[in-house]
Amino acid sequence: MTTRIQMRNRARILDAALEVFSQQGFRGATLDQIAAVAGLSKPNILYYFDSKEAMHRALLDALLDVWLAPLRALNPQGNPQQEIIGYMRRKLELSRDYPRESRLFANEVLQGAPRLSDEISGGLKSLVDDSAAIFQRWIDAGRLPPLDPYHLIFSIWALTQHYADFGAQIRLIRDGADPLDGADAYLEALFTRLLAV
Amino acid sequence: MTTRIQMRNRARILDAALEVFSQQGFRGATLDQIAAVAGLSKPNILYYFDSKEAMHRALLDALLDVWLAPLRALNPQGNPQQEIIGYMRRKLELSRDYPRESRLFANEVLQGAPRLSDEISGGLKSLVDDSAAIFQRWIDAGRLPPLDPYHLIFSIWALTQHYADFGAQIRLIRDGADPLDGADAYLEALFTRLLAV
DNA sequence: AATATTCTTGACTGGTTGGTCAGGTCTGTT
DNA sequence: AACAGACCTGACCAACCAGTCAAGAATATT
Repeated sequence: MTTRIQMRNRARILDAALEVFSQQGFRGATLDQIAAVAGLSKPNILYYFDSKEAMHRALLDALLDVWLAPLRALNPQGNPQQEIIGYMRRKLELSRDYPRESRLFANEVLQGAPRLSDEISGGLKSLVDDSAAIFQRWIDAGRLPPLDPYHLIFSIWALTQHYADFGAQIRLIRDGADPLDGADAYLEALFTRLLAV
Repeated sequence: MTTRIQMRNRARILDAALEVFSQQGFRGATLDQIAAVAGLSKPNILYYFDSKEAMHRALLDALLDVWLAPLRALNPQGNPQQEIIGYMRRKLELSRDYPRESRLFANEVLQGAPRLSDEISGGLKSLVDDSAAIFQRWIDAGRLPPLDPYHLIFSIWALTQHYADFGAQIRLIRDGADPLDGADAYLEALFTRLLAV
């Protein structure tokens, strides 16, 4: 049985853990920090999660679903330009709405993806392979310029996630403004030019 | 006086520290790890650097010069397309030749750039402002399409650094191949299309 | 060869970390 | 009200952490 208190506290803990892990990385984060942010005692957060590792695991599992959703929504029957720009927009929305998740993922990959290698070389890889095949068919049909499909996907990731992962840098350069100011319009212009046949 | 032994050991320590910091972040790295990678004892590496902090500081200081060099080389009198693509190429070379430095920087910015905010809002910002002004003049002269100069710079950073910072992910998706395989050609095609008037 | 200097280390310290545990408190049910 | 189960905590522990130190080993200078 899951009680109301369990629901509330588990959510609080995961939110606090996300806050701390995404900023400090796994090794850099401490249970004391997480407990403080969650407003609970350290033994109490360990009552809800077996270990620091378990909290991290729970966050990564929840993250992957959200992360892969935009790529899944790609429609092979649609218009190539609209589909790819739509994908880019959905990824950019993730950077806007879930910057902490983006940084958690970035932290993990920066460290060599030790806890994500199975998921990446499994589910993510096959999803990327499928999408690359769709792009290739569009290219073969002359509906897209002859751009390497894998690099095209990587460039969408790079351009959109950059606004979340390097937001601190952009904010410092742009006098504290929201990093995503003007990003929509710029990226739309970029991909419109890039994908024109 | 700096002796030969000092030169050799300082270099060894900084190389080891770069290896560990770039993978684990500042808090996640330990002096024992750094000492082990350097092949020296922990008290010995502390004989050459006052503290863990000092090693990190030394790395960041050395990094910034290398990091800003490509942007400094921009020539306002040159051909816009060639200049920007040249800048992109130099940044991509940094990702190829100094991936650990790229990840060190990424780790730092991910954590909110606590030890780099002065350098970013100082030297880097003014360099970016100057470059953006050059781009804007090119745009006003009709020699570049009307793209936001700041976002243009950010997109160069995003696209090139991605290959170093997210290299682990790319390697997993591309069956262990060098992440930078084909990146040159792809990015050249991308920027050629993007910057055409 | 003798001396001064630089280099290196084992053993240590005070503080932090992830995690445990016994016992107390709160909450829902009868 | 009384009981069971869920919830919470102070005190604790062993492992790990950055950094110190005294003394020995290696090197350079005379």
